Amino acid sequence: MNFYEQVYQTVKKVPRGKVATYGQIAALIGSPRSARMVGWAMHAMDGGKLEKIPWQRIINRKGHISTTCETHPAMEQANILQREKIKVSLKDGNYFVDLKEYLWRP
DNA sequence: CTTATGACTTTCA
DNA sequence: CTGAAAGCCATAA
Repeated sequence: MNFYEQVYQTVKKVPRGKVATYGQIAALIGSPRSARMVGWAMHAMDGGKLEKIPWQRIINRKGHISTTCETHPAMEQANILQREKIKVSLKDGNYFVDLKEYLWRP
């Protein structure tokens, strides 16, 4: 199983209505310093996986949606999160999630 | 093998 | 929590 697969498997463990940070996912697969790779894996994800993996629940440490993916912009991600009963706040053109309330704690 | 790069994190303030 | 600077790591070329 390559690095990406580990990331995907871990991301799929995030329960609905909760969010996780990149560092958290990285730590769960045994590489606490590979947070960037998690994001890289998301960006490199094939179209098919996008529908099977809850990538929208993965955000950065501040609870900020830092996606640069143009096909799935922050607006789209925020929409999905709100659909899962997760509060998303819009601040200065960027979306934020309340980590204190929605961060996944395994 | 060496560089470059990036959906990030930690540290200091 | 926010902002700026430095650091890590896997992948691609």
